[in-house]
Amino acid sequence: MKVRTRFAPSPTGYMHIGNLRTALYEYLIAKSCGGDFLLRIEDTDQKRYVEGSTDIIYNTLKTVNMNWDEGPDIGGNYGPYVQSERKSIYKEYAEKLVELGGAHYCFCGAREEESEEDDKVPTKFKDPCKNISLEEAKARVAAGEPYTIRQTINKKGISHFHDEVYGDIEIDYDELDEGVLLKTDGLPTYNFANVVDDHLMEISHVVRGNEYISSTPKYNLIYETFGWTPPVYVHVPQVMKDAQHKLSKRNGDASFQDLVAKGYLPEAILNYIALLGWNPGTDKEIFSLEELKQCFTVERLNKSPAIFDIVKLTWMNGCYIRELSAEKFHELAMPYYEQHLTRRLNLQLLSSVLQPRIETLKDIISQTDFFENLPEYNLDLYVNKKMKTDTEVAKKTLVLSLDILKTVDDWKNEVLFEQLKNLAVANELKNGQVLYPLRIALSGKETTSGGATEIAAILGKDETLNRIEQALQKLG
RNA sequence: GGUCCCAUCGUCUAAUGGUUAGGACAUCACCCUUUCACGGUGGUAAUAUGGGUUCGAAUCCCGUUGGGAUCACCA
Repeated sequence: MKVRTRFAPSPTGYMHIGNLRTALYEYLIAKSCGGDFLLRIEDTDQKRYVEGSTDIIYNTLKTVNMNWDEGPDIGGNYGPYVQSERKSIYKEYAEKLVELGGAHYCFCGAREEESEEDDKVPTKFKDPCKNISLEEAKARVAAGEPYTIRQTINKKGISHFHDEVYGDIEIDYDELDEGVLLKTDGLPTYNFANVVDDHLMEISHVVRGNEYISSTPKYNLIYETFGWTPPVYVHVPQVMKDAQHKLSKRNGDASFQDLVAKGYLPEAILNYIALLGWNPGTDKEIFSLEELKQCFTVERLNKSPAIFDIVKLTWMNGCYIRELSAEKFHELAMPYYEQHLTRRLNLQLLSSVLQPRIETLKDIISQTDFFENLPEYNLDLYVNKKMKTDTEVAKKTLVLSLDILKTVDDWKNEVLFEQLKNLAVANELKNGQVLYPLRIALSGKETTSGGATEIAAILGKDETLNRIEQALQKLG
């Protein structure tokens, strides 16, 4: 049987990191063995629908290169791939399930939300409509009475199923809730739609969050009643924000697009989340999507929840930035330069200075601010014990540096560095006594990306001389 | 509350009865050095807990504790 997996998000606004990880695992399961990966939009709750969501889903999958073989936009042999367009299919199967005894018509109104205050524990819903005869129910439906179709669970005993990650799970049929399968509006709930669609679309492996473990026996019951074969189940643990809370939109936690906006590279994000709950069994940590396809196996999926660690993602992003070609890095940095820097600078050199030092593209902003405007700084900055400088030394060496720099025409880092090193030697000074004060004069900051001569080279001759003169004035 | 699930350094994890419990991030120290960063070297740091089983347990079993999930006309 061909391996077919699906990513089935609801279009509710944005791409959650946990969802993206689920999609990745689905993609890898299919692609590691030449199977199909498809995209299905689960929009059966029209109340939660958010305009533009499907584009976010498409764009996210495209930017991380997870291409789907079938989907709403490209079609396929199992369409339509949007659940709201499959309404008649669900109705047909729901009615069939009623005939088979796996469901019944229900005329109870929607259950009222229990107020949080009275701490009554949730109890299983006992549906009185279960006892209405099929004939009577059909008559009421024909008469136009609003109805839902609910799952009927008469089975007793223990249900068993196997999960690829959690192993064998046993749940008592008594625990199962006779949930609504087809809503009053004629649309199915997830509980029904996923079963019908996964079967009709010949999905072989269902990957989803482990919060579905407890309802899986209900789905199996539906498969059983229809005489269908259930898929292979792969329940994956949650991605957590901390030990108590899972990552959620409600807490304003990072989504894929938020992370990209914060300067993280899509490849790095994907690499990081692949390792949240899965490991290759080796020490290798940097994986391209292609490499993941080669070595991914469900056996190495983890059972326990994983906390999303932005610090480690940041490190990994730094690795990806350093691996970029100089050209590519410059291209990615350019929008940040354009937005934050107006001064004429040697941007190529700036990129080469920045690339090994930053961890997210957004770091560019804080690392380059002093180029635009020399910040106010305290003269204490010139005092550095290790460099053996203080304001007196600074005054002296800046004068010397200014003189020599005025004569330099070939304004390149190597040339500047050579000149100033020679100057230090000629005056029996340590390199640091010349270079440290110069860097302070040019940047006004205690630490900077790049050394004094690199900064000078980036700034250009005019502004460099200008800032040295300003510094000398400041030093009196 | 019922039911189900989970439990190794702060974090992500490796070790499928025998390891000085390994790696990575973070952190600390040192080296490199034109500040910072990169890079390099080294250090601190974990089997939640109590019982079994076994020659031997992080690993298997039971209890305890802690955490999570679920019990919607949401997915």
